[in-house]
Amino acid sequence: MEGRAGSQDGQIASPRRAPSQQRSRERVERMLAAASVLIAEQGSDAMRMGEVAERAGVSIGSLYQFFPDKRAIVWALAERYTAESQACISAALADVTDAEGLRRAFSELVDIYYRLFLAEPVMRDIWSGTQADKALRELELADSRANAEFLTSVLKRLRPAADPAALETTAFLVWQMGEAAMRLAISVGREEGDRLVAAYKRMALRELLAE
Amino acid sequence: MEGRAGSQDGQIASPRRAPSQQRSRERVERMLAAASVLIAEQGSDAMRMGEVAERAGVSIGSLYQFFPDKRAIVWALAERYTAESQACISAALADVTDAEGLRRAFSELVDIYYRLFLAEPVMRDIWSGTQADKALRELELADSRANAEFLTSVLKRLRPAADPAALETTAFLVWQMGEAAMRLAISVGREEGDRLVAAYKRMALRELLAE
DNA sequence: CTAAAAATATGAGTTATCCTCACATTTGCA
DNA sequence: TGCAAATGTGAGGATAACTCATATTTTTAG
Repeated sequence: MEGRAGSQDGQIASPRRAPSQQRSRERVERMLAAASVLIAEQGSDAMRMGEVAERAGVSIGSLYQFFPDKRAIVWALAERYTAESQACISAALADVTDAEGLRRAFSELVDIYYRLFLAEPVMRDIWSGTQADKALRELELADSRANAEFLTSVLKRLRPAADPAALETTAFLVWQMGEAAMRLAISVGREEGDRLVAAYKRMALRELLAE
Repeated sequence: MEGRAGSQDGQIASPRRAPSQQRSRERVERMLAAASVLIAEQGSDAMRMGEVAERAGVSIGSLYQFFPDKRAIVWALAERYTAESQACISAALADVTDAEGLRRAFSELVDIYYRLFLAEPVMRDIWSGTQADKALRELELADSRANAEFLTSVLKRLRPAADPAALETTAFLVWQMGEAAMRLAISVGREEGDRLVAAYKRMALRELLAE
């Protein structure tokens, strides 16, 4: 699908060159901001590198000075979202000590995530396209594992007698199911989406609090 | 990402012209077979229209005689898989009358699906890329709804007192979670994948047989 | 059987887009 | 001040999807 020889291998695509001067750091910010706007408007697939450059007020060459390819831009934005959300999740689950606390915290977390997905077209687009891009898929997987770990530690606290490996699997699965439920919920109508999210919440909590 | 102006609108992309003669029907089959091989080898994204034509022994022009664009080829293959699997699912759930029967049938269904995903690189690739392509996403959604309906009718039989709308939501969600679980399971190692599928099975059955 | 019409086949050429690269400019620093 | 490193530029190379004018085969009508 690329114009050039396909760099299909899904490498992490680190910046070709890290911006070290003030000037270039500002320009990179402008590039990301421009990409963000364009993704929100038309989706990352329809985003054109030329447009990103134009909107950021830089040349195409500058774009490629800091991003090895188009996917790297999307990846950079995705990484920011994950970093932000991980902090939020960690905080929400940190001081859960009993079943009722988990129920409350988890329920709230799901709501926050759902609202975020509904409100942020960029996030929505990126995580929708996740499956097509290997690097993004891996980022999401790593993010999901990290988030699941917060859940795991809560579960270990609540059910010290249970098999830790089983709890890890449960937490990871529940978390991934949550992300899938979000994607589903935003791709159907608002009303059905709400119902699906509510159903997921019940299902997940039933599993997390089982036994 | 396309070479040409992006036809991003996700229309259903029906054949530009349905093959009406024996000759052309055979050629279309060859095109699909060639595409199937190439997708299995390198993924649908890396599949080149020129290669498909060459491998099928037809010209590029002929390819576009019957498929309006590249996505239409993938879509045609996807449609076949869904038609096949729907028949299988319908049969497996048709004569479930009690909880134990549902447990058995559902468990077997999940195993079959999982094996299918593991064994069929084409299916794997297509459903992985599903999120990126609107037409495919819609096909999968429709397929999922249809399959969920089989589950719904079983649930209505088993729990006649329950709210039908709630059962529908549950069935749809459980089914979609299943597809997500499969995608997850095949993207991690075999061992972890097995554990995740088993965990999903438990979680889904707990939900389906609740109350 | 024949001729017109419809369906099918072809592939060189058009177009759109990603990305490179040789060269220009600015900044940090001894 | 002068040199090296970092940064900036945009015309052009490369690729792959898709078109279209034209040729061939099959079907159909008289």
